[in-house]
Amino acid sequence: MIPANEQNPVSPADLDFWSFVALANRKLATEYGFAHQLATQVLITLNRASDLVTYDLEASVHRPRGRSWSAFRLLFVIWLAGPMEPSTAARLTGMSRAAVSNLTKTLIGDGLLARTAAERDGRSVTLSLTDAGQAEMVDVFREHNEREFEWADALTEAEQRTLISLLDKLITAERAIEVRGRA
Amino acid sequence: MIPANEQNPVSPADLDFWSFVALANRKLATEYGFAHQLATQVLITLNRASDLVTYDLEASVHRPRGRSWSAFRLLFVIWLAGPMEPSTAARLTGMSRAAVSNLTKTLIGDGLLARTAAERDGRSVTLSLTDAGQAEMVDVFREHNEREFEWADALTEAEQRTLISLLDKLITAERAIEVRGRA
DNA sequence: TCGAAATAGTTAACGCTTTAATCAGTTCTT
DNA sequence: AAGAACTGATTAAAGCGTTAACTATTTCGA
Repeated sequence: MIPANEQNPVSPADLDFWSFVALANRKLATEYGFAHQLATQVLITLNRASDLVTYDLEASVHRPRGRSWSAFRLLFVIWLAGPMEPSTAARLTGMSRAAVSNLTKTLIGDGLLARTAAERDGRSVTLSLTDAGQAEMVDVFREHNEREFEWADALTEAEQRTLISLLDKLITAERAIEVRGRA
Repeated sequence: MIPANEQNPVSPADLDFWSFVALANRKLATEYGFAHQLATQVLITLNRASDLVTYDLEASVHRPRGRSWSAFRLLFVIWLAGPMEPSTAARLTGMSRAAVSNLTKTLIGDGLLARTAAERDGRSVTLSLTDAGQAEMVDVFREHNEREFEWADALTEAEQRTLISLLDKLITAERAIEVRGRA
């Protein structure tokens, strides 16, 4: 078989994620002259890593219990931060307010959440966990946390802290551009 | 105003992402005795960072052109790796084959992709960029890459390389568990 | 204090993704 | 060479998320 090289590029069918990234890197630089390949590599890898982990956790822990990834995230913040208004939940989870509203409907139907009128503002409501919701979170998080550990354990504790601080720096930096977030 | 402390916890409405993570950390450890908080912190941060970046790029670069994030990813791999079968595109983008099939339909309708019968296998097809697709990618990637740079520029080049290698290590590690991926 | 503007939540319409089922073509086994 | 098992792509049905419009309430300013 003829070895792949510049003149005989490897067939796309033989590429995996990392060899594709390498190929993309080379072509973006040499054929098109784009300047910021390292940035591309950072964001592509970030995206891929997050997708892999999220899909795995959802598929192995939450779907089997009939729960979606988003439902888990919503219950998670209310579980730990306590009763709150939908807009706060949206901010802490990164969802839109509409998504919270829709999720809330099903979670109330499943008996995990309760919605009560807000104290000070007649427009608003307070979301809180029911006893069943509380119990479910304690139970499901045991499994969730074990699997999180399986993932994170690939890195040393020091590496994990480094990763967190680099991601922190990435998302909290002051920027010339205005970052677009959900309405 | 009474300062927040253990006895007078801050109201959820006042939490931002990082103070929530800190609070979650504390409660998971002290109230519930979960062992792997650092893992939780790594994965929560990874997820949040990826969501922020992806949403921003989609909202500022791709939606205004009438294109979705996924459509961009699909065109991107075909642009750089060349014509390929749908299953290869699914593997490289991390989408399901059904998602590729659906996206392909609209992108062909928009004149950016072409679908031709595969050479060797009568069941398969080959997806390739049209001239218009090629031109659009060169054009849109200019903008995309500039904005990627704005994000990544928060880190030094060394930090970016560290981040990539930590994420690489995270997703390519051998594990006891079997990681769940898309069908 | 009264009307306008702003804000909280929900609803509606639409698009995208997922899993499961289906169709078509290939490969393996005998 | 024929049938069974397999593989690739597509389609169907269902679920979920998004933006935009809408309703109700509150706040601000003349």
